[in-house]
Amino acid sequence: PRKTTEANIANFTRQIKSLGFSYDWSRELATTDPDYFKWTQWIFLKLYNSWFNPETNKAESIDTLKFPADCTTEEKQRAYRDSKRLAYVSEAPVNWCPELGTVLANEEVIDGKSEVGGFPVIRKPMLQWMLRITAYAERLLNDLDTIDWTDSLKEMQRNWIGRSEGAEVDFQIAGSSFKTTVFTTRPDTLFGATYMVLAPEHKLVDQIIPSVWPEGTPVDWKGGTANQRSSSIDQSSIVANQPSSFVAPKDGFATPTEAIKAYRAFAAGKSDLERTELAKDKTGVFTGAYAINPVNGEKIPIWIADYVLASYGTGAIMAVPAHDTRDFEFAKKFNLPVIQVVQPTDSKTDWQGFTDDGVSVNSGFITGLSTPEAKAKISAWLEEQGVGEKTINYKLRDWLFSRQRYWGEPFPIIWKKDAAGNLYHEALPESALPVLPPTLEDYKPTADGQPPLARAAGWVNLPDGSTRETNTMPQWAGSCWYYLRYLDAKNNSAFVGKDAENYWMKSGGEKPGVDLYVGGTEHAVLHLLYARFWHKVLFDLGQVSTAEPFFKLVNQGLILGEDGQKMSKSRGNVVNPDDVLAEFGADAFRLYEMFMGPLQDTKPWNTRGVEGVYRFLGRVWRLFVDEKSEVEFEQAETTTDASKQGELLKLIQLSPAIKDIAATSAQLKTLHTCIKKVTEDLDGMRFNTAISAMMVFVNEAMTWEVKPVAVLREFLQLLAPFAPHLAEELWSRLSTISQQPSTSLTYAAWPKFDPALLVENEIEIPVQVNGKLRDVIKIATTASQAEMETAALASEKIKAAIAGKTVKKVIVVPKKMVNLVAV
RNA sequence: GCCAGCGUGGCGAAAUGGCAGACGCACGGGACUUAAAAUCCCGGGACCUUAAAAAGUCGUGUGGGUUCGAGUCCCACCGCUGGCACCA
Repeated sequence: PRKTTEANIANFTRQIKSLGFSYDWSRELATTDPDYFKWTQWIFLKLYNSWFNPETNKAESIDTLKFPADCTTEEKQRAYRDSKRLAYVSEAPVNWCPELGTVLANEEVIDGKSEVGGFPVIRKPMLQWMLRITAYAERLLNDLDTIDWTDSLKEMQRNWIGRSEGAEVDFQIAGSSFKTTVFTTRPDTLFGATYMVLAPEHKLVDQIIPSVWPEGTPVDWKGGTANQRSSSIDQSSIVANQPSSFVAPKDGFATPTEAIKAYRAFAAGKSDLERTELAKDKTGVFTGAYAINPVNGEKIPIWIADYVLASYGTGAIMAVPAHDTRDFEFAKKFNLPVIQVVQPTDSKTDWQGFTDDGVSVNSGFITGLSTPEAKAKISAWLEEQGVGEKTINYKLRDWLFSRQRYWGEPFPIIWKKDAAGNLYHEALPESALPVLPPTLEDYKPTADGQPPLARAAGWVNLPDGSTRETNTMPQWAGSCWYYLRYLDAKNNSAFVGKDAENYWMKSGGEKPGVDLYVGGTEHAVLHLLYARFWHKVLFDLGQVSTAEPFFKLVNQGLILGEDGQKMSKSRGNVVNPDDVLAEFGADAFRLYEMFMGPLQDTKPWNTRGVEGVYRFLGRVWRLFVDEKSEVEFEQAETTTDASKQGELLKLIQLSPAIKDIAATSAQLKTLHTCIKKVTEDLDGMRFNTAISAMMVFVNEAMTWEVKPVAVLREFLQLLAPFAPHLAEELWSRLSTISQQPSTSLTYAAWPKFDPALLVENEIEIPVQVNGKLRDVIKIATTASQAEMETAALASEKIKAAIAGKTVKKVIVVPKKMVNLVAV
């Protein structure tokens, strides 16, 4: 992997340099370099040694965490700390991708497939490292308002974080001491809850089964006993309506316990992909238990169904089929009662499946209230009664941070055994950094998820009997903070020096952070979310001085293949920059990419378009160079004899039309119009229109018999950011004529435009009759409104257009237009 | 299904509510050339009329609205792109 990476870096570096980009190479870094990832590991230690204090809403050192009274033993205290750390270990079902041989973060799974490669992902319980990004959900959401990103990108992050306000409501389980809590965004519909659904994995299922169906009392599933059976539940339909992959016995299950077991197995075995595909078809089984609705004491049946997710809210819901689409589908399928509790304000709308706000009905003390009022009143009531409270839920999950890869930063963590023989983890000291990976012959992933590093026994086992963590960090770790390292790339004593950090990150004043970050939207909920999270932790710990890493972010559009499709090897529509450069040169390549259209737009590549800008660069060349001497140039281009080539190139003469004389006012106007446009367009990153302005200038300048050198010099400065090679070459040639020093164009100050030179004496303005263009008249710029009106009425065409009509009204926009309203 | 964004010539695209199509590509005609390439000049939304033009009509996804005036603002719909998706 190191060899491949180094070869790739060399190739990219060569390509970037061949394009003539002005990077500061003294700040170059590689996330794979131990001098760099030492600090990645160092930041991990910061995360490991911190906890999120909900009272201060900030990360703090783990040392500030106070132990609860019952944490008396060392083991208990360690376990308590470990449960609060920002980096923690969790044994839970994770996204396992067999093809890649590694686990993946939620953000890396798209439609049940891996983001890289598109391979199937399944759920598998594994011991993995997690980062507590959920603690930052609120700040990650709120601080989006402080940064200058596109709305669509902010919206993607908002959706991913997925904040929703609602209430938690406690339900007592009938005939037992158990209770469970559901989360709902619609507490106002509580009176319409006709059943409850638990996620198949829900803990309560294990508790209520033995309580409702005591061991050793087999019950006929289809019959049940009177108090366990709901007349509204058609047991036979339960069996009949299961999907084919959930095989139920023909006569139903002998006991509900069996049915529940079978259903849980069925739900657990589904891959993410299957879950998505089967999403339309509701499945579930009745547990036999009932819950008591706290608002009216009604007994409602408890079901388990996989449309309720264990990982969101409380893993349990109150189902209100009348006003929730999913509950409605489920209730229809299993013949569960549907009770209306919300009346649409629009009388034409059917209340069945109505999920919007309306007015509460059949709802006791909240009947007649509008939905927001009803929510507020019932929430207050629930809190008063001690059976519920307002809460906020987020869709965001903690970040699965470990991978089963050889090529990743090793965790600075070792495992030890306590007195009872239980394993626990411990951080290595900062002095142990960087933790280097061992050299391995076989670094490939394993089929069972065992990390490749586990093969290096000599590396894993330490003399004191402890063992090293063998998982590695994901590729995001290194990219989470690289922008900070750019500020101080060679610092050996800190991840970034305080002064450097302050100087660069605060240089924007009111716009703190990276001034401008250009990148694709594919990182919306990956890199851009992770980096914000790390940055906020570093901010809380006093390591950086801004709350956000990237102040302004611009998404460049994707360049599609010539066929309008995404470039891909399989389609054979990939454009290799090396080929374009070989044929047209770096300047044409750069110019074309900027000329294609707005930076943010997705647009197809068109080689003909490259030829177009190449031709433009040719025109620029001929604007400066004597056309007769071009013969020499062509010969020089084709000759292979280097010394002869040099001689021929020397013969190329500047155009005799270029003279060191004062420019006419028309020439200055042409130049300054161009300076204004290019300057403003560069600021707004409208490169396409800036280039078109330069084309207009060149088209005009080509017609000049005498070309003042000062005008051409300034034009070259405008061209330089776009086509630096050609601009610099012509700039140095011009120095033979003008008295200006021949220093590099790079150091010349950007030209300023003079508004006084752009003033027009006479302008053409359109004259409309009833909004339709009828004539264009020339008029002095200083003309008054009355003069404009008079001039418009004097036009023969206008006279003809209003003949036989009465002019009712005249609209005059100074320096813009005249419109006559005539009837 | 939900959220966001976008619909302008044959194509990439311009256009603070004020001359729609700048600039470029493709195309047509001409000059130069023995010829071609390169280069230079001219033309160019559609329709109607014409030998040619002028003039005229229509035209920014569709239908409505606001306005003296709409590609631009508002409402509804259609289509495309991106994102999310059983998140209670």
